[in-house]
Amino acid sequence: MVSERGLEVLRVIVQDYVASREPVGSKSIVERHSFGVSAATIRNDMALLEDEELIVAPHTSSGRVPTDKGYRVFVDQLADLRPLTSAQRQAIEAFLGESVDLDDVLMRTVRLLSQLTHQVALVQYPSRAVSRIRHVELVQLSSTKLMTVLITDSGGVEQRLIDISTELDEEFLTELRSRLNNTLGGLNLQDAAARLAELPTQFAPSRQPMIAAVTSALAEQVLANRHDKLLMAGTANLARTEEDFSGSIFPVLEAIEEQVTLLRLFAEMDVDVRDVSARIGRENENFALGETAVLTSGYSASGGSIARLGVLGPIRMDYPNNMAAVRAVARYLSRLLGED
Amino acid sequence: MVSERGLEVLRVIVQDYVASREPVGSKSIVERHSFGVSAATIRNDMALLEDEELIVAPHTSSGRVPTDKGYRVFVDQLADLRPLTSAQRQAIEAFLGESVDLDDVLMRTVRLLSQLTHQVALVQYPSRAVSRIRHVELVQLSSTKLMTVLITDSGGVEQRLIDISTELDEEFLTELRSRLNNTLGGLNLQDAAARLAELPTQFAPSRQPMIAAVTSALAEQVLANRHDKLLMAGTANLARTEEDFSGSIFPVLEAIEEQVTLLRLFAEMDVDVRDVSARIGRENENFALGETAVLTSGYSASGGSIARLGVLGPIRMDYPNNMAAVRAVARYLSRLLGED
DNA sequence: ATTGGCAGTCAGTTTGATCGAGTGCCAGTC
DNA sequence: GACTGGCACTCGATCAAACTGACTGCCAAT
Repeated sequence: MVSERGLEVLRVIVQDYVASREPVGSKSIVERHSFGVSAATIRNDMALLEDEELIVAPHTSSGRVPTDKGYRVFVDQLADLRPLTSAQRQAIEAFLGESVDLDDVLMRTVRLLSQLTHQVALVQYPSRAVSRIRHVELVQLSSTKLMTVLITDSGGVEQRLIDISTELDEEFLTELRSRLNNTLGGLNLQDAAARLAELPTQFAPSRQPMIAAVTSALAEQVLANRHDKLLMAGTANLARTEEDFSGSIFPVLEAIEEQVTLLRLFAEMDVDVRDVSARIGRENENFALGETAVLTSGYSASGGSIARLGVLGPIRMDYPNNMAAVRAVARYLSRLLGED
Repeated sequence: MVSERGLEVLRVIVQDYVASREPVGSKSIVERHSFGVSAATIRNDMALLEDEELIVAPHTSSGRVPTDKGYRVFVDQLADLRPLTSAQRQAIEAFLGESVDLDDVLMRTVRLLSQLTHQVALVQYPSRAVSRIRHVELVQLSSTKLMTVLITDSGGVEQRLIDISTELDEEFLTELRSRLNNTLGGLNLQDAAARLAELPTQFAPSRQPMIAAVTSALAEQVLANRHDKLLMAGTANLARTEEDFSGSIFPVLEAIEEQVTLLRLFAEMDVDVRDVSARIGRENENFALGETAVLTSGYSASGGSIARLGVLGPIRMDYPNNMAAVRAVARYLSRLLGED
């Protein structure tokens, strides 16, 4: 079994390796840290850590490097994250304070997070599932083109174009608009979808194809979940830490550009508003991200819906700092978007 | 002076170098292309091309590589772009055909373009400068938070959050809403801004601070130009062609993530709807993109406004193919968004 | 349980020799 | 005057051999 000191040794191996990217040897450990024992003793501890597969030696005669499992144990031991520096806190306040709308808040958030961590930052849009319809607007773009705009009380706005085969007249449009608003206003999205299905039958048969086109567009909009959208910033940081990826960063960039992958990964992770969860290395193998680590936390937006944010980077990253940053930003964002 | 055959030699040097990334020697030229002269003759031509600084030899005894100037001459000689293959044309049709709104069209466009060229693709949002206000909506999010939504007849939708110091009552909101729509509906954005400035004075003094908050938010929205927004796709392709960048791709990724840089670059380039313009290598030096080439074309959106799209990649890229793709996509997009 | 010492291993670096692609130039040919 | 064949020369790339130094594992001693 690994001793108390053994875990301490693991800790400094992770620390030093993250800082230097050099395999860490027993000698340099006793030099840089005051363990009060000799290098030979550290070697014995390291042999045990290697038995447990927490560290490995890249070649017969070299220092040790943490394994995925080693990072995992290291991270799980980080019970108490040290809080951010006051400068960092101020940066958060200053950066997010003066946002003008949801898109803007999230955009600023993702940029901020990538700056704080020097990694790729990710922010998922909050779900609209629980929000209510505030207003529906129909905008005529041409004689046969119509745009539907859906506004929800949580501040979401979404539009869609539709082609209408028949000519439109302004008068009828006005009627339809007020009819839609009367019917749908205040409903949550589930109920609205149901009502939309009934609507066409209430109009004259000649109008029905057109009404059907409008309502089906709206129904799609209502059901399309914005949850499946995310913002990203700081991809350049991947290039900065390129040496930490075995081949090229190409597969990683490719995987994160394919947002679907990330959304599935997000979906699999714990969503804890209080805490940060981590997936390290091979744990992400199914997502073509076996050489990356992902740190996420949940944040709560209006209506009690919960979405995720986090960072992605090489396995060799500064976990304490990055986890603290993710947690702090998630909390601040919850406060900003939560209930108010 | 460079002879006719000299230019032909330049052409094959660019072609072969782009294909192989190997400096091209006189011998391999006579082997792969039927010039009907000997290698020594080609060498003489190459010496002239070198005098003109169209090619250089990386080291004393190696083949030649095109200079930025060489690529420039090569590109300028590409008078007639060969059209896309029919498979490519079909891909465009299929990909863009079934889009649901402006955001969607542009998103699909940028992805398509990056797939066709295997480079980073860029699409600028069309300007709203000439569009008219279709509808203004005020959405109350909490007792002191309000969202303004601006809908234009070109299909643009934009929202903004504002904090109101005083309590809001629904009744007054309704009045303000209809007042705003009556005043602004149908106006173009310039005129609307002027009207907004007058509006607060028409209300009771007690209301004025709040009205002022709303109108100034709207005025900002009206004047904020969506022209300053662009979409990007295919950044992973930079990693694929990494060897073409002297150091790392980090500075390039950084520069393109800073969209402002690209927008300034776009602004400097010719905006020709018929044709594709190129900036190669050092021509982009001011933008920290001295190791990249940028190909752009203009496309026309509704209301006659013109925006740009294009690709960015290493200088060593397949110009004929990429220029043809940029042109084809720009034309298709013009047709899709143009006048209808 | 810890330590000092020692032999063994192996990646990384340096050195030097060799190889070969490609050039420039020149004298000769059409 | 344009083209060609031939030759000496340059210089990056490649490879093997030798060397260095950082570490480990193990063992006998404390």
